[in-house]
Amino acid sequence: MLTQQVLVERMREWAVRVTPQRLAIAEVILNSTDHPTVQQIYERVKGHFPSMTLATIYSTLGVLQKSGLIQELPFQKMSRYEPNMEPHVNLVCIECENVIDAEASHDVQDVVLGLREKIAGSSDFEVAWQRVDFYGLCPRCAAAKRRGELSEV
Amino acid sequence: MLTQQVLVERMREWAVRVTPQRLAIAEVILNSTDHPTVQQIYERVKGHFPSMTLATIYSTLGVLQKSGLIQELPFQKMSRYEPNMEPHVNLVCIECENVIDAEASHDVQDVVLGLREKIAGSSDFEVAWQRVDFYGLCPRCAAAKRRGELSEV
DNA sequence: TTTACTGCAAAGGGTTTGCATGAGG
DNA sequence: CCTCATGCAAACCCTTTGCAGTAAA
Repeated sequence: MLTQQVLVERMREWAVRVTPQRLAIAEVILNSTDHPTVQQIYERVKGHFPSMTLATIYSTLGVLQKSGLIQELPFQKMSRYEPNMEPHVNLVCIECENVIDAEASHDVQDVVLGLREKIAGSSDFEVAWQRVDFYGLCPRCAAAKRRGELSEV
Repeated sequence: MLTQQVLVERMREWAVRVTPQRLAIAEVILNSTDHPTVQQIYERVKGHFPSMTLATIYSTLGVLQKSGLIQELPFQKMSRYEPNMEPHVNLVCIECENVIDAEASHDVQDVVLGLREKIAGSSDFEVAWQRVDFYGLCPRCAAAKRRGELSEV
């Protein structure tokens, strides 16, 4: 969780203006753990800025992404936004479509970093960031499926 | 690279009809290594089926995905399609937007599989498949950037 | 013969863009 | 003050859907 001060500094580095709207949007994302969609961000900010439109959200998301503060995660229907720039694993439930970070162990982080170094060592590809998604059933949906409550695919 | 016979068997398992169009589309993807977009698949098939439309491509892609033969990789602008269902790493160039598989070493595959087991062991999440993307500059674009040919971002 | 696929056209919807107004530096 | 951001509306374009004709089994 980033303080507002750090936020302002990072935005100033990119020569972008620090507006109340941008701060509100940034705080919503950076304090989230559910990888919100644009719509969800919109709903969470609307309380403070009733006149804000999606165009402002999209614009701000672009700024935050270029600043390296967040990562866009495109999915089939729409994008979600990831505030956790550390190497980690996302668990994507293919049933309820929730997305959470896998239990943050240093192990996992080290493994992903190790993968990066392995790739860097065996090719000339310069890795800047990564996205690791595991798709499957969350505990809740897996249990429901066992009980036959879900459509069998 | 899958033989046509295996392809037919897999499709029959899903009780879908094996049409010449589907076979052509499947062969294009399964023999590709550049993670083609729908447009690229369309262009590569059009020679054999001039009357084919994108609707048929999309329909077939859905069938192949449900059959577990390919994986859709959503990106910001559009999706690409991945014929390699083994655990591996995709290298995504943020400059030229090419996507290639990282050098296929058993090491990398084992590491990704190890990650899966680690996640499975520490949570009740049932992993079905995964997507591992490393974003950065491919050797060609990295060199161009060093020569100052690319816009400094 | 029956069922499902192809091809065509139109609709859908997340995201982007253009522009006038308004606010940050 | 000047430049850039916001908000509104319209455009964009990838993708999905509906339907009539056609081909697989």
